[in-house]
Amino acid sequence: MADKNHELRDKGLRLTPQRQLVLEAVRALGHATPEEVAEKVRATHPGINLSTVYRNLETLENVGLVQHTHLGHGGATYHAAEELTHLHLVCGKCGSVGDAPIETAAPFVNALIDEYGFKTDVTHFAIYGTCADCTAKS
Amino acid sequence: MADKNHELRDKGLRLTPQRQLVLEAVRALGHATPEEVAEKVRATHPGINLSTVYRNLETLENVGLVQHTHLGHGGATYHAAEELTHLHLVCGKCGSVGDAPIETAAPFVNALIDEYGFKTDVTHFAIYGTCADCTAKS
DNA sequence: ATGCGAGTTGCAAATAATTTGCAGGAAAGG
DNA sequence: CCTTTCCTGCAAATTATTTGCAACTCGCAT
Repeated sequence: MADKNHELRDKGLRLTPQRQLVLEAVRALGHATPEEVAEKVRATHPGINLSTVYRNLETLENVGLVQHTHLGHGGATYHAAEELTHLHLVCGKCGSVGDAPIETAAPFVNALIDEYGFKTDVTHFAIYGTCADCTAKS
Repeated sequence: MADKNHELRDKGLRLTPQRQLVLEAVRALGHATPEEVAEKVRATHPGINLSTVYRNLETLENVGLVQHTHLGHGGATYHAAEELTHLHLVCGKCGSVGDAPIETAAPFVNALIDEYGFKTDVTHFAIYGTCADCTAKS
């Protein structure tokens, strides 16, 4: 536990409270916009600046600890790298974000490689559609 | 040809030069950001205002003549509704946008319906990855 | 322990992208 | 031709994100 900080140090980054908090927030939230990360961080460190959150998300992404995907409109959302093992199913009606194992897309991904030589990263963008609940309601 | 304007009138929209030009631009461009549409329109109607483009894209989307998808970062890109019969393969390296028939995703889409009840609209978001060219170069 | 230098932070201002309020202008129908 | 309603242009307002810069502090080397 005492050494866990080294995951940042090992990447050549300084260990600042803000940076740790941003990383922890991303991990705790699963996926979140920069704003949401900031809000989460403020729970324990009220003074943190939004720019710092943006900068740290970028930095953490550069060293591979987090990644961003495009879930909804406008904004990107961030994930801890370890969490990127599932697809994001975004419902256009209710806005919920569901998960599905990445293997579900395997046949599709393989077809794109075979036919177009296109190597898909299915986690980077959301899969958009209508969730079961909203389908039932309509 | 003389009646083709009715495609707008029939939707309950007025037939303004700006609106026609926006629709034509979207069709001509295949897929484009609001900025790109505006640029295209300005070729024949220099005075058009960006807000007008935004508003018309929205209006045209409401009546189902165009649709938007999320191809790259930030911005949405618009397509003519008729064109939405393919997937968008966005290359993260070179930024190129390739197409693939929608059927390629059929097994994947079916799996999501069967297992999660999630009805996918595969055209709304891009499929992100690395294209054949960039794979070859690296 | 102490100090130095580079990486970081906070803050405010700058950008970029999109939206909105409003007054004048122009379609469609009578 | 006239009226009503919708649409457009323009400017200002928003929202999201980035950047310049001075102050600060982390981590290494004394």
